[in-house]
Amino acid sequence: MQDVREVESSDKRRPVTIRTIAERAGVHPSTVSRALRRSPASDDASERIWAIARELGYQPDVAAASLRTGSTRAIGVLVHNLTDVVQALIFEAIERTALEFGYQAIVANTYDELSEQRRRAELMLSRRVDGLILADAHLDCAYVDWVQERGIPFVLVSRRCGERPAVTLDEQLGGRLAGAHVADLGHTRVGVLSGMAFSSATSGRTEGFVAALRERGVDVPAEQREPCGLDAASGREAMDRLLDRVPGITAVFAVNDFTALGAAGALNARGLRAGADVALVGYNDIPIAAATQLTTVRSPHQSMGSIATHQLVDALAGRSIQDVRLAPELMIRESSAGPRPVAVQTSGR
Amino acid sequence: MQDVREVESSDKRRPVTIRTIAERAGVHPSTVSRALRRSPASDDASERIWAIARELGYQPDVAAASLRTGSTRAIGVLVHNLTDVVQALIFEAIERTALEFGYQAIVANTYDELSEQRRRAELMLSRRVDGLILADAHLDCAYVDWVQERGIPFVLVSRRCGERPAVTLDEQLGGRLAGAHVADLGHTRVGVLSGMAFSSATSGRTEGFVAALRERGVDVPAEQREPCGLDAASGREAMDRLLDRVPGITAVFAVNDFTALGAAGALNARGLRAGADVALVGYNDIPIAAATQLTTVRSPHQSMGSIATHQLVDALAGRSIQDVRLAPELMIRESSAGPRPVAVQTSGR
DNA sequence: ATGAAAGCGCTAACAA
DNA sequence: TTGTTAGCGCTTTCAT
Repeated sequence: MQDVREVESSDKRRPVTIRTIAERAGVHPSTVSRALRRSPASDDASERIWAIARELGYQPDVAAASLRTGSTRAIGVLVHNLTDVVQALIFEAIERTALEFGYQAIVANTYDELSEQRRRAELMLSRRVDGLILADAHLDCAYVDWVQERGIPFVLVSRRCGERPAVTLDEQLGGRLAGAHVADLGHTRVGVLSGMAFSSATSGRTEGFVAALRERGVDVPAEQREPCGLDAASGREAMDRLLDRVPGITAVFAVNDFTALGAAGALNARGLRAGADVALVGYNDIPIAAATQLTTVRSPHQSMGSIATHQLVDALAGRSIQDVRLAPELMIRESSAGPRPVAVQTSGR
Repeated sequence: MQDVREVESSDKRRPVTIRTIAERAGVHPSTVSRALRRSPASDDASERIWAIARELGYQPDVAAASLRTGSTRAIGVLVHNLTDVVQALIFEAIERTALEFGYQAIVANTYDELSEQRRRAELMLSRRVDGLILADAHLDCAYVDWVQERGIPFVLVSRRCGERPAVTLDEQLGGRLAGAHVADLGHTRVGVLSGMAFSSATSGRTEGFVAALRERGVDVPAEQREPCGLDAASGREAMDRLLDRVPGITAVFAVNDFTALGAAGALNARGLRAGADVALVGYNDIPIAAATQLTTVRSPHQSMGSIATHQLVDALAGRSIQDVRLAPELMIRESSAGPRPVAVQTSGR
């Protein structure tokens, strides 16, 4: 087995700096600096400098530069958890868009815990990121207020907080699409796996869903709503609790696809099938939703990440931030395509 | 709508540095520096300095410190894609473990493309990370060799490359577990969704699977193996190609759970059910595998990430790197619990 | 256009 | 223990 460090010692250890190049080129370091920040070949002098830089494998030290310029060209991204593919998709778009503008995105998981949110935000500040994108805001604004007091430019994405501008989905609309669909199928005994009260995203979906049903004459009382986390295990447990408490539910809206798949597992364990026995609707249209034939609400996560990044870049340039709500779209699949519930409604009302 | 930048100007704009504290405390900056890197209250003098630092909300500038010390206390992590929950889990463990050692993990997606791998590695070098963890190595060592030439300490995780030490699963064993299971069920016409030839992980799984079957008298010819990507859509397409080419397959091993779920979707579309009609085995035991009753090979991803980080910390301390292969475990669920294939074997051979 | 010189925030060698 | 001094790699005035 080879030691990865052996190469290190075989190299010339002196890292190549701007001064190395200057000596080789017989010019002053400041000349090199100037030449290197123009495009590769403006005149013949700088062309020589670029050639030497390439030859020596010069890597500019962005930390040193930022010490001088005051800008690290880095932005911090705080997400609740990258194992949630939705957050990963948002980060992916942020990373790509940031790179287009010459920024590097640095991400951290906060697990939706205030202590971690602060800790990781402070680490970002220590790294002197130019700005922050928060994808893990809570409706209770303690965390976001705290960040704002630090005076660093930031953008909210995916979840909102108070009246601040943010880049999110129109969650109310998404919930309404799901609610209207379930009502159209004729269901009257409907359950909701409602997510977490601190998240504007999941609570907005629940509100929209319940409102759409109410407008169509179907009530979803509190006992038919069950809070849950955002993963499959949590969805399964929540579904079990709901079915134990309220027998005879014929349709379920889970505010998250993972939760919905976990719920499908709970149904299976009781000999019920999503689609055939219980209509099941998820939210997000994650990649496996199509494979598992899950009806869900498609959401443009990548666009959200991209737009949020543009907004932050704008903010860094001194422009102000706009509020954006993107429209979701209902994807009807087999999980809600089963037969009508036993007691069919005679009309939509 | 509020402008996020307004707070910035209401603050005192002078960022608080070590010198601000020194002036306030009436001591020399270097005294502050020394006091601050000891624990909060060694003596009464440093206690005063700590108090002032807290009061002023002092955030050390790690970039400035690293310029002096030569260590950024940051490590770079290159993954192929964080939307793959396996990579996200590995990163999560890396991030957590790195933090325990006082390092910040900076991650980047490379999409398994050499150009991106180089580009992102170079960005990491520009940020002067102390070391690199590569979770996206290819068997063709072009990329890893290139990194090694840069002389930066690095560790391979999840995928290996040549004879270099790495922290991986025992993929051959994992494949064998799946192969033995399928053979025990009596299947003789078996398909493999075999992943990507450039990945030691997926190719190792395929090899182990095929070897285990061969030892039990079942041949899996090349035409019964279909390469695929690592997501559900790719799994579905690959399964379709395989079923079109080789009718009558009674069992399928997909080297990745997402691929397996995509394959299940393809089966459904043809009126076949995983478990009842075709035995299906995946790999990784991602969270939704349990919910969807997918038989799979459980792999300790978090341990891998944690161990890899320890190894890198070791390497940074000048110690050499060990090769580690972690053992996976077969999780039998309903997707492979269906009836025996039509033509039942009279014996295991 | 290029060179000289200063300085970003911090740490470390040395001196007192 | 504390102050002094120098310098990490880079950019940016200012002068030439």
